[in-house]
Amino acid sequence: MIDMEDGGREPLRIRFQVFFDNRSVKTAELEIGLEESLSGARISVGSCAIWALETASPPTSEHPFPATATNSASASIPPQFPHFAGAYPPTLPPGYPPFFAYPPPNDGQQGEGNPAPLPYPLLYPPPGMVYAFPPPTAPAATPASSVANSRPKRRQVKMACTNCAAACKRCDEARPCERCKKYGIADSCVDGQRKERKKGIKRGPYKRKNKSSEDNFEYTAQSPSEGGEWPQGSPPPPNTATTSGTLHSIAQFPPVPEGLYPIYLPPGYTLPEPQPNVDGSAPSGPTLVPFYIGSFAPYGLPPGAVFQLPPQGTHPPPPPASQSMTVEAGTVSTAAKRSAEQVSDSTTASVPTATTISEDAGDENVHDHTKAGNNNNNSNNEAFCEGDATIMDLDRTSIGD
DNA sequence: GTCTTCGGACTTTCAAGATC
DNA sequence: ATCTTGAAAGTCCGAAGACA
Repeated sequence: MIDMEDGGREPLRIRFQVFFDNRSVKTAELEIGLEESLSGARISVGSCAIWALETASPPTSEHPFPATATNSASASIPPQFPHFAGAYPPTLPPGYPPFFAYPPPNDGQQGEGNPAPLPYPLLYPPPGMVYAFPPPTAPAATPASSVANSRPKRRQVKMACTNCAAACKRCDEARPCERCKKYGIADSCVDGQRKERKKGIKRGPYKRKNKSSEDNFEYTAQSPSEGGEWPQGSPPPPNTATTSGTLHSIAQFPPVPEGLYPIYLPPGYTLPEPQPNVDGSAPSGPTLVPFYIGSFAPYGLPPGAVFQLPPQGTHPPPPPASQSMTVEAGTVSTAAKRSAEQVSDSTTASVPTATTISEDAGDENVHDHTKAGNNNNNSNNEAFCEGDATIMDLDRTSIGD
């Protein structure tokens, strides 16, 4: 829910992926443009049952949601979750915590000195159930590999300085780097020389992925456990097991392309037929559940939005930064502004194709770099990590402060 | 308790192979 | 020519040991 106390008029933009029928995922973008300043107005979005998952998974296997009183509503739930034709607010499905909306990422940097922005818990679930977190995992086993997969992606500098590389410590792009400056060895803070890759190594035939499924994000009907294979860069539908009462762990989902927010339909939910555009033309792009102006801002909150903050430490990390994706009022990206200008009917949700989305999202995460066993050159590390007795671990000390 | 070392998990790079 | 794959090359987390 957005209370437009300050007369907000910046468009809200939500980009997401939709999984349905346990096999397909579509990308879409919703934009809510405001023709006029809406002082005192209240905007909400809803009426479609969707769960949005954050791109990066939470850092631990623990459930990231704070236990709140509102979660008690999850006790009684209909097995189906249709279009909220009934009373509002709806009750939550079993095990599904209250709703949170993320503030947009600031610069995508997390960690030291740059704490993750807090998500906004909504006072009650919106009609649309836009879910900014993964559903809770079943208390049953969470494999260690799943925990590892759920951690936010580590960011590395392209080239560490020779001092940091020798000490196996975090470096930064600046020269001299922060660590060298702290320890008074800025003079020797220089880039190392990257070894040239060996050439002429034969590699044998590659295993090609199913290309058609990559293009349209279609899933195979089989789950991985059944011998099927999820396409790279796209998480499998989370609710494939919910009919049996077991919630999928987010940790088992492959990464979503950066800048996209997967939205999962709840168990038993079925999508309606494609809705015609406002101008009456045939719908284009992915099939989507329609949004209605209701009471919810899933992502991007204009000035005046009023929400409670969750307790510190109870929220998962923010989504990674993306160049042109979701915006909030007051910090509208150039892309969003450009898009807003192109929308004549500013209240119309625009739904670009998956291709459009993926261009923005980039393909960084499409590659699967999480495989194990690609690190067979640790002798190399041994040579580098000889330690530097004069340099202490900046990560854990405050010497020099 | 502080500091150093370093194993190995993880990310990035880029040549080889595949496809258009 | 361009895209995709996957292993080499590299970063740096965090546990364990050394030391005061």
